[in-house]
Amino acid sequence: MADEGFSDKNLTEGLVDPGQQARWFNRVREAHQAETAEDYVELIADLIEAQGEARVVDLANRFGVSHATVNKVIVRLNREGLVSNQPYRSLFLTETGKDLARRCKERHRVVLDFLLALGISPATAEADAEGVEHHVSEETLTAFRNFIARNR
Amino acid sequence: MADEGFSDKNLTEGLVDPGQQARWFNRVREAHQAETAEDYVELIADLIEAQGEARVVDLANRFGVSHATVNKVIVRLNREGLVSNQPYRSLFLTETGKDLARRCKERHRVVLDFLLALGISPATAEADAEGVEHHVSEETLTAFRNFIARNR
DNA sequence: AACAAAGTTTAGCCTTGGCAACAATTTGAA
DNA sequence: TTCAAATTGTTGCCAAGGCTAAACTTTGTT
Ligand SMILES: [Mn+2]
Ligand SMILES: [Mn+2]
Ligand SMILES: [Mn+2]
Ligand SMILES: [Mn+2]
Repeated sequence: MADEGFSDKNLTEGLVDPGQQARWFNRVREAHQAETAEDYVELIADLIEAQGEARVVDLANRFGVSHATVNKVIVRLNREGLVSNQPYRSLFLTETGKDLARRCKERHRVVLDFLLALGISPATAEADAEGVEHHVSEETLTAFRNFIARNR
Repeated sequence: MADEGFSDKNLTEGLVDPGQQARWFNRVREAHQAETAEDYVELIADLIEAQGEARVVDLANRFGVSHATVNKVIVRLNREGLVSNQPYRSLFLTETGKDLARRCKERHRVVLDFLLALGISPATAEADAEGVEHHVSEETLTAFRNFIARNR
């Protein structure tokens, strides 16, 4: 694979290398696949911390979807080793799930604080952060952290 | 062991209002539904501008998916009035499609330039922008534009 | 003109995450 | 204890976007 990125041909045509572009879109698709799991473990962790337990009905309310949808996702997360639960009982995170939740909450906080530091209103910052969080690289998160520190 | 308290605020301390949170997640879901259409019209416009035409095989290469997948999406975008095409011929945008493409390209450019102005490396900025662009509000875009202007 | 290559479309199949409707279990109040 | 309400689980449906394989059309070369 030679010289991915910016060949003469691509520059004259004003288009980036197709393989490079494909990798970018691939990364977005991977982020979307991880997104549901990330939001679920994050919210489950928040509910357990704030209320002592996370129930299906709470998740349904806070995600704005039906309890059937929540149940189906929980089955998948259980299968993937992020959630552990018994029938008709409240939800728990596995160690893997707790670890993912911790990292997601930290990332969420950085994105939110960055938008706030930029001067975005709290309501908009919270809304934007919920989507943006899944698409920021470590390099960008570091730049966000530096910006927050500089504007503290 | 559910809510045994009298005040509804006591036990939900540290958590945002459920209806508000549901609206945030709903907005993210709406963005995801619009995302494919946005990326397709943007890339179709780019290809037409750079190469004179947009073909299924080009889109497949640049998105990194099979040509069958592209075809199925094109059928949908045609049905929704964004793309106009004849069988076995190259793809065109309707006026609605061109308009959406123009707005998406502008938004993409703002997000990319903002990340670059923040000091993110070009490769990372391009990759992150492809996902982030679909989740930034007008308010945040305005703040991005201001930041770009201040750091020019 | 004939034929091979390239490009497009169609047909099945899959997974995710939506929904409503109904079934089963747990919980709380009589 | 009993029973209704709340909660959880199951079933069947749907659309979006992935895929492979096969059929079809256009294009280019001989
Ligand atoms: Mn999120
Ligand atoms: Mn989040
Ligand atoms: Mn994009
Ligand atoms: Mn884009």
